[in-house]
Amino acid sequence: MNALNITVSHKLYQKNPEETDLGKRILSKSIELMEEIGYEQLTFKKIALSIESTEASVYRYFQNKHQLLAYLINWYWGWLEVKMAQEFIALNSPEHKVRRAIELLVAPMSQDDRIPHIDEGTLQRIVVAEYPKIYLTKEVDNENEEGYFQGYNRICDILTVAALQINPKYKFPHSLFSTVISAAQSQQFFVEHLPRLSDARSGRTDIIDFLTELTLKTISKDE
Amino acid sequence: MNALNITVSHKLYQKNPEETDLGKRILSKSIELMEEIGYEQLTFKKIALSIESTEASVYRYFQNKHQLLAYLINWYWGWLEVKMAQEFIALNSPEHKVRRAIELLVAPMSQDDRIPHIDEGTLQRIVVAEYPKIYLTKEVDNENEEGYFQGYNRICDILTVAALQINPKYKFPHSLFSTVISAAQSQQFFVEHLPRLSDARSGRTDIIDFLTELTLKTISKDE
DNA sequence: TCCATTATGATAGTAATGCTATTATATTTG
DNA sequence: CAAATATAATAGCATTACTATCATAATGGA
Repeated sequence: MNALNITVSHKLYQKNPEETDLGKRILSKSIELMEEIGYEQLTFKKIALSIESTEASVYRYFQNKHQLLAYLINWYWGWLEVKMAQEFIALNSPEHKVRRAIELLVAPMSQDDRIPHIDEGTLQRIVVAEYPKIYLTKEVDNENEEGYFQGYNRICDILTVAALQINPKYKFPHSLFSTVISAAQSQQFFVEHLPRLSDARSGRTDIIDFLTELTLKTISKDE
Repeated sequence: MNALNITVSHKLYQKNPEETDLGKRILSKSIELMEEIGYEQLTFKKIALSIESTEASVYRYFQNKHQLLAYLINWYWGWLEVKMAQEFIALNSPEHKVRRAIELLVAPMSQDDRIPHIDEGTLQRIVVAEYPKIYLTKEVDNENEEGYFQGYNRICDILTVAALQINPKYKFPHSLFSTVISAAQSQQFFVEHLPRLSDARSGRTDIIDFLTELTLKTISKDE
């Protein structure tokens, strides 16, 4: 039961929140608050109030709300990457890896007690509800150079490798997995809020079935 | 060369902008400005200044920036629906309809001179860059009831019908097309800004090929 | 132990944002 | 011509998104 540390690029914070008690409280409360009131309504003042600190202190950790969101989302992808790596050890065929990866993307995340200041389940709901907001901005090109989207890129690359093992001639693996990953998020959102955009109903197995079938059929070799 | 009117639900405006000169100028300049500076940076004050009107006047047409964005995006989907309807008349097989629909989703839109106050090409770029922002909010459930997302829903339904003609047993047509439509947008964005998330390169034919193949393979019958 | 650094708190201030309200003045229309 | 409607002009206000300054507490190394 060793310690575990998800490393997030230092461009994604002003001062590393994992290194101090206040930093961890900021993370913990931000996750809780953001899920509750949403990204738009969240302010550093509200975070500060709820942890009984001050706005200025929160600004010492993150330049702004946008950077905080980017940090949290990258933490999530980092976490998912660790989980995938762990699970892939036991899996031999690339098809099994792809199947399991899709399950991990969609299934609810369980709490890891080694990291008490991050509620992984709540964080996952934040990713579902807010993910595209980190790249749909006018600063996307600069932020891409700073590594704001590394987490997503890396997951996409890992799955691309598996896809090419299944079918080395498949032409669009990056496109496919960026599509599948974002569909994994958006289908969860649609089931709950815009059900006409989804055929999945309660539970997440429908989404998993949909995405797995789509992925495997798409990369399958033409006979 | 008859007149043409895209109807947008009256819940999406305070006062119909299509009915007055000022309203049309607001639409026209909003599109231009939003593409230039992005949704986040856009304010009603800036719109007002650039059309030499006042903030209060803009507020008479739209409750807020969010409603304006929802209006524009629904206008776009309405427009796309009209185009699809026109083109589908000449197409007989559902497969051709699906193929053509994907092309329409991705190909650059040309200007229609019957509607001089809307620049369809620019509007399409706004949809690519801003679309998820209209539903990724805490108000999504209320706004869904008000019809904020009708445009998307309808396109999705139209394609669902075609898919079920190809394979009546396919289980996830709504999920598939909400995925494909949003991938059509996000792949355009990725090619330009986050190229590691896409295999498509210059031009849009790669994206069209990727989506067409994905769609047709996914709905194909298992042999 | 003491000095220096670092982390936090307390407080203030400022420009911009996102509205709302009021009044005046055109313009249209019945 | 009166009444309604559309717009402009202006003001104001609470909140947001920061930035700055100073005081104080805690920590850690010489």
